[in-house]
Amino acid sequence: MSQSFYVTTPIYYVNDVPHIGHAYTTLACDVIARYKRARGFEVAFLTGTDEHGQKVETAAKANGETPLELADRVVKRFQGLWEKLNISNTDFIRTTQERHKHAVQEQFKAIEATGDIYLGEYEDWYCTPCETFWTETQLLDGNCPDCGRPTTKLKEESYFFRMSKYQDQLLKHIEENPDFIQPKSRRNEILSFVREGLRDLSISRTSFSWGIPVPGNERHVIYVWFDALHNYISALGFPADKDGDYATFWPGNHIIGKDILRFHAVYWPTFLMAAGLPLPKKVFAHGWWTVEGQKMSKSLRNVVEPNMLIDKYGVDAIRYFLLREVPFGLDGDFSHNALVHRINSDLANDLGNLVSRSTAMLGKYFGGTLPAPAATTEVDDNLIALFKANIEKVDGQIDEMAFNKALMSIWELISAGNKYIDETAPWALAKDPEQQQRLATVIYNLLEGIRVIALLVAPFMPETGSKILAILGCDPENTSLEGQDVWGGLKPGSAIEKASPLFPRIETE
RNA sequence: CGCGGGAUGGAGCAGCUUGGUAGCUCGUCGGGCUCAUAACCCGAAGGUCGGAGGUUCAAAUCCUCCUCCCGCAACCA
Repeated sequence: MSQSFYVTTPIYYVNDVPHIGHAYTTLACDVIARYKRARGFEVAFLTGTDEHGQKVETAAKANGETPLELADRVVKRFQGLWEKLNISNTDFIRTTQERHKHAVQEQFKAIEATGDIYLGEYEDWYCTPCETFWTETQLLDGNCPDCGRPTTKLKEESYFFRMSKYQDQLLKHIEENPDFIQPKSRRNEILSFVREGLRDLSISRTSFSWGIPVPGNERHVIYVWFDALHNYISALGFPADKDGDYATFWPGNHIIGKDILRFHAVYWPTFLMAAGLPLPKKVFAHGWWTVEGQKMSKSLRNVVEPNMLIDKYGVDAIRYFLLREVPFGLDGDFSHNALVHRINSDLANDLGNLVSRSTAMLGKYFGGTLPAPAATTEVDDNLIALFKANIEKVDGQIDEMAFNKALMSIWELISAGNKYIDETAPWALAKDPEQQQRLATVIYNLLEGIRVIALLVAPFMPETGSKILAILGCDPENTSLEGQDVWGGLKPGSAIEKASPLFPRIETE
């Protein structure tokens, strides 16, 4: 029986155009999902869309369509992008789906039955033109922080979740599970936030209607986060089919942007506690991208459109860049120069060129037929040992979601391959008929190393991984690491042609 | 004094927990090779570690104070 692994993206709000940030989160999940599959895990990988809420309702009205029509339209954009990015999600949930609505209402009822949801009054500052409530601290000189107009104190009937009750329990859980919230800096933020005290949370609204109705009181719709967060289990069939995917995959791992950490590290766990369900294994909050040193914003018109990037540079180059450039968890900058530099030096010069020169030598010295290796020497043994060591490193780094470190470990192997060529100087061996055996060994090791590199690179760059395997005469569909990450997988006698450049250099003026 | 994190060669970072000749990537400069996508390999220059004081035989690493930057304080990955 294989082990299971569950990873999720947040569900993206449909009142938004997919940008580089959405792509980043989803990509990270995809890499870990592909890697775990390659390691033999049974993987569930969920993404989806959050389609309720006032903003959607308002935007739809402005467009002269129903909220669902708007959602249907925007969902296609997300799904189209994921396809283009080679995302291997196993499910796609929409909060407007019946399975989700049912789960949310059942959860609401279950928690209400324990007494942890109660009807009360919500009192805050209301901006009439914006139809939005603000807390005291959000106001700017008593005015609406959005439009600057005056606000009035208003009361609204609301259901509350007794979040305060779970403060100590949550604190204890975070303290006892150092890996629960990552990275550490974010964990500290949440710890201090929880220590300052949790208030009960308003979890219903009466000011708009585009949402899931509160069971038994249709005047209220359920607050977007109580609604949205439950997607992680509603997609697994909870509560209708508790013995199916839910039993197999929950608890899972959430990868999110740092802006929504609190909802995932505080609200969501306390909801689960109230319902008596297990907490997520891990919540990892990654950083944000700036663009050419500037904050990404609609007004600056610098929102990076992933579709365009993929068309221009290729999907694997973008996948590589996003995960290599910046440590996962920290903020980073997306710049054209940095992207081109990564493509040229890492992908074209290091990886692509290694494949070119190695396959070229096989063609030149052995007519394209892979020779059998003879006895190894110290250089060979060192190379093989480094592969073994770094394969292990990558495994740990993926578990830590240190994608950039994992890529560095893989690139150490690529560099080692290039250095190996320099040290063994096959062109010199080729001139000496006495050295045929030695030359055969060197060429074999080189190509064998490339085979392993292809497997390691495949979760990050699926197309490239398969392409290299195809060049080597291996099954391009089989990127499993289990049993294949050991030295000696290539069969002598295979026909391997000189590869055309995997990543053409991008010439800049 | 709200809480927390930073300040290290041109850029981006590691080291500081367990004090003892300052390290990595990129860039720059020089050399080597010729199998390869003018790619690859090797070497060098460049910092005394934000500032002041203290502890110590010895501090980037520990303590005190100061300056500056950043994150969090209820809904845009």
